[in-house]
Amino acid sequence: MANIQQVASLAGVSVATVSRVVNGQLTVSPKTRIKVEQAIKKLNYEPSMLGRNLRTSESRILLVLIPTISNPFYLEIIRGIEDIAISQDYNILLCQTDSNPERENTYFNLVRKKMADGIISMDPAVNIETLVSLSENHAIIQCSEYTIDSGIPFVTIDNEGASFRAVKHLIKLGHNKIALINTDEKYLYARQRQMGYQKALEEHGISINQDYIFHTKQIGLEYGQQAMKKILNLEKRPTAVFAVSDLLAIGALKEINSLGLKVPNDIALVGFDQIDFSNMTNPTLTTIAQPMYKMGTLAAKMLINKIKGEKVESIILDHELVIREST
Amino acid sequence: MANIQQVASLAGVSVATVSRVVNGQLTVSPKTRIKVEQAIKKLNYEPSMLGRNLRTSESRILLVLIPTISNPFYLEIIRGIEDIAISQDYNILLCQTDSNPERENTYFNLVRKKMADGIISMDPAVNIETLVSLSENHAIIQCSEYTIDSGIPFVTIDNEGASFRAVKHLIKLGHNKIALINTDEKYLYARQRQMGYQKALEEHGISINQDYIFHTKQIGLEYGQQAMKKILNLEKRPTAVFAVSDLLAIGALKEINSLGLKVPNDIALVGFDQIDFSNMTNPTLTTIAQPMYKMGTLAAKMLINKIKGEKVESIILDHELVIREST
DNA sequence: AGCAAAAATGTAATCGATTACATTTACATG
DNA sequence: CATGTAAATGTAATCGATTACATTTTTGCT
Repeated sequence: MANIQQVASLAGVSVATVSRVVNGQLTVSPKTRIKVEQAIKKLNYEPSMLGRNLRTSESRILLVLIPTISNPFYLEIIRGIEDIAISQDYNILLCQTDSNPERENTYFNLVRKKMADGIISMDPAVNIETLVSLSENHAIIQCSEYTIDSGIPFVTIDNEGASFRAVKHLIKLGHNKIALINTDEKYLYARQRQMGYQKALEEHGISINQDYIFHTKQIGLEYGQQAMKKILNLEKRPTAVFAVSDLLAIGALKEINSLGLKVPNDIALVGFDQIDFSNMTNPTLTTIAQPMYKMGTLAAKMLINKIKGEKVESIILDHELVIREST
Repeated sequence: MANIQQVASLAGVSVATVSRVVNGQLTVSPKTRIKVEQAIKKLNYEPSMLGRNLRTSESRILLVLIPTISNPFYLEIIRGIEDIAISQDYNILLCQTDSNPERENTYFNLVRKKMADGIISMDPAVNIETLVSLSENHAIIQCSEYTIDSGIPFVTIDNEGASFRAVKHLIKLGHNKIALINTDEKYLYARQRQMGYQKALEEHGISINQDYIFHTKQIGLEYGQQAMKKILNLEKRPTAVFAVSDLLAIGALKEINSLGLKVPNDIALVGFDQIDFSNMTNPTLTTIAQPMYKMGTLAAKMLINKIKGEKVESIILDHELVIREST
């Protein structure tokens, strides 16, 4: 592995000139440029990012914090982040925290130790105090899950509005016994989606039955299944279920199907996120679509601007209700 | 952000001593150790990996090349890689090539430019010539998809044997019109799985019908659906289908279901990979289970050993046939 | 040709750590 | 108390680039 010195001496120029050629600066005469390029080719020289990174005090790496990669909701967001990152010569370090504070801290350390230039956090379970204090010295953006008045810019959707719309859709179909499969209320999105659910019911004069509201520990197929099991055991069985995630809804659907009940005739079902699989179930799932790819690109752009020291505004994106066979 | 010099001068020692304290070397007297630790705390010092990385000529980053993150098959493998990597102070850069050679080259450049210490390639579509030539100067492991006689160590399963077993299972159930949904034969795993399919048929005196063999461009739900559409239009409709990926099988199942046919009575179905969703479908999917997590941990260990300059042997892991409702 | 301005190139400091080697300090022993 | 050895600490080179500033070369013009 050749270094810049060797290229310089082979080409008979100084390291500064080699550096200029490598970085495409125009103040190099065509003759020397060619000499240098030949030397580079001959030595198979590749500039080391290690040297450059130390000198420029940047790592060109972005941290992306997600709870788990196994929720397909994140896939398109990540794709969006990645496309922008690569186009601007950044790379992304995908970090699954698995709601493990220790693991989270390992990742935070990367930014403290300058191994990463900034963070996009999508983890609802993130330690927000640490995140805020990190944000004093480092570029940080929240994506999807956010924190009000934290000073950390975010990009998200109107969770309450989306949820309101989903439940209203069920009400319009004639349902008034509507269950909610929610996650832990310590997460903002969970509270917001529950608020949307409640507002929709209230607006139509349906009283809120606490027995119809279920909380899962996490998002996952099996959690949806378990929650549905409980719902089906209720005395006054609901005729519709709104799950705050497609994964929960698909788990719920599994449970309904395996008991021989029919969706939507016996029970209607609405999910959230429009993951690919939501269109493969039998029946296909009515769900809320979020502009995931766009969310990712925006988050990445915001982060890169923040790294550059620019001011960054938070963004709330539109959502859409996708009506399919399950309602 | 303090650096090591500032810590040294505040503690009244040399940078060497600070470095020793930071790296936990034992040749520092308790008194000075305490002085240094106090200075570190007071200045909120975090050692910069940029400096260290340049000095030690390593990035402590491992590249993980996958075709796309949207196949859940990779999830557990990645988890395995990640766990080992983190335990050894490495981080992983997850790279989706999307079968895009340009993107792939961007990632290869990271290792050329010393931004990454090694590569675990799981991409069947990887440019193997480039990979082999890179492997002369860099640590590389192939995982799942591999290349015979390339000199690149790999960890994988016996694809032909697994496929053989899956098809034999169908034959034992009485099927003799068995279709195969395969991917492009340019991939080794595709050829191996097809070979297993053919051998199983031959062993039972069932002649191979080329009309029953379908090739999809990629792995994906919609590709499985399309292939199944063709299968259902065959004159002599098969009574069983073996898909070389659960994603393909789930897509196929969707198509079967939406035509009102019943699995397994009208058509039996076997997948490959045992992804989580394969247990959520109606009916649940018979499939081949690979030890994905283990595969990931092994790949990571092999790569790290390779980086250290040790000799590394390839590994072939066991698989399992998981019989569920679809057969 | 002579000269000022512009263009090209070079010199050397710098980023922040690690570490071989040199030097100093502490301690035990006769 | 002198001395040898071990322990602790310091000095300074080094990793491989970038870049401000200095210097040299080229260009254009009279």
